[in-house]
Amino acid sequence: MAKNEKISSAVIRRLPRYRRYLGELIKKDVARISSKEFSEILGYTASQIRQDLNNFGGFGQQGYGYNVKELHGQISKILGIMQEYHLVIVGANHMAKALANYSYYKTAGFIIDGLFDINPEIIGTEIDGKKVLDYVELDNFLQNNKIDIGVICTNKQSAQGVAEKLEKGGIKGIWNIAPVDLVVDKSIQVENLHISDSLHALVYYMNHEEQ
Amino acid sequence: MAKNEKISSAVIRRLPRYRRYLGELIKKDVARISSKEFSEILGYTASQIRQDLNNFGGFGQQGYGYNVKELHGQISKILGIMQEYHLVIVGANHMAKALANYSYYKTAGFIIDGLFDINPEIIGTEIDGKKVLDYVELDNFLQNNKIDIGVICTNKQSAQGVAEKLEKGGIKGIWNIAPVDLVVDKSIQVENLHISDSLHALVYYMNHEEQ
DNA sequence: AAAAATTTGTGAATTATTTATCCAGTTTTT
DNA sequence: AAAAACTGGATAAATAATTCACAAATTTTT
Repeated sequence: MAKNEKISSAVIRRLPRYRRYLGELIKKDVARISSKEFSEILGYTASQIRQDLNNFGGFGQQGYGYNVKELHGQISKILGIMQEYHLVIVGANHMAKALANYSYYKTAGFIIDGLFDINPEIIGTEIDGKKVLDYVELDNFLQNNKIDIGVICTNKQSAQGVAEKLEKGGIKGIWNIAPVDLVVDKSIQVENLHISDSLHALVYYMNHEEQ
Repeated sequence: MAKNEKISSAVIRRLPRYRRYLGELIKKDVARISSKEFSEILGYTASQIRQDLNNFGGFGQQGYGYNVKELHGQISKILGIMQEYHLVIVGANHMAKALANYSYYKTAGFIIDGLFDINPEIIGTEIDGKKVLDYVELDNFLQNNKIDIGVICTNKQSAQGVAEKLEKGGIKGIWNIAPVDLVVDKSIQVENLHISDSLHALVYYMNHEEQ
């Protein structure tokens, strides 16, 4: 990373989108792209794209634009998705199945090492070829395996307890799908995927479509 | 709504969170709350909460604070979740199952009227007690039923085509779970739930935890 | 009943984000 | 090989979002 200032969250949330489009361009064998062309695809201003990227260094070249493959790689590096991450999923419900089976992860370095549930009828069943383990074994599992990310797919009542267990187990990040906000040490990153919040925002905009 | 200016998206995205916490307070029989107390729970500033709410009207009272139940109702009204919404889900995979079975919706006025898939092995199976229909019947279904929201759970290759079909069918909003950005008429609201973008943001923050 | 303590709503100040401008390299055209 | 066209990076300007500060209204305490 070129500069040491804190990058705003708005910028960070655009990076995955940039990367996604660059991936599509690679598939289409597009070798280079200018901020202007890219802005037309993405619907941002060219200036914003240049500003965003310049937070991390000058990846482009005057008169040429950006090399698509290189920029894709640079953004991957910035985000930190050039390496593997080991995950556990707690709560082996439909959402867990959706996440575990999501083909994307299999190609992208996210490895689900363990699935846990508390329900005896679910423990022992298989999800994506992996046996669901008893939640009581989670502590042990975290001690014996190097896990980076814990995914919380439980109901809201159980989520905070699971978060605390994951925290004790030495996890670095929590991906929280449960519809609550978790309280954990600030050294642990929590990313919420609040499904109903998203639906509520949709409904708001449907009712106020003049924008 | 008190004022007629466009409300910023940052405000709108905080409303569901406010509402969620107010719901919890109602359960705990808390009758009133000040912006200061609320700010301590939520981690926003009291001023921001007051500013946000004041975009829609003065729901509080000096010296008292906000009536929890009333504010919950007001936010529900602002978001537009006092009424029922009819949904179809396209792509009857695990994610569709996760969404369809998510107990929250059953209590909150979101009614799934139809599930569609293109795969003959999936057509006819049941999800949450509803038969999955053949995707070729979608046009007809949309003509004969008043559907508000289309949920796209397909892979990214199919998503745009589905969006166009939903658009023709007269849908008002699209909840897009596929990892692409859709192009539809601007009268149709699209809310993206980009799962991998969320995971990528998590990974970024795990690698830059000094924030 | 008066005084003290709360607490909102709002305008102003501050901070953050986005957009515009322009200079200096590159590439493309002639 | 020179001229023209293009384009990123950096800085400045404009816009937007957040926080501050305080009068006015209400509740609580004395």
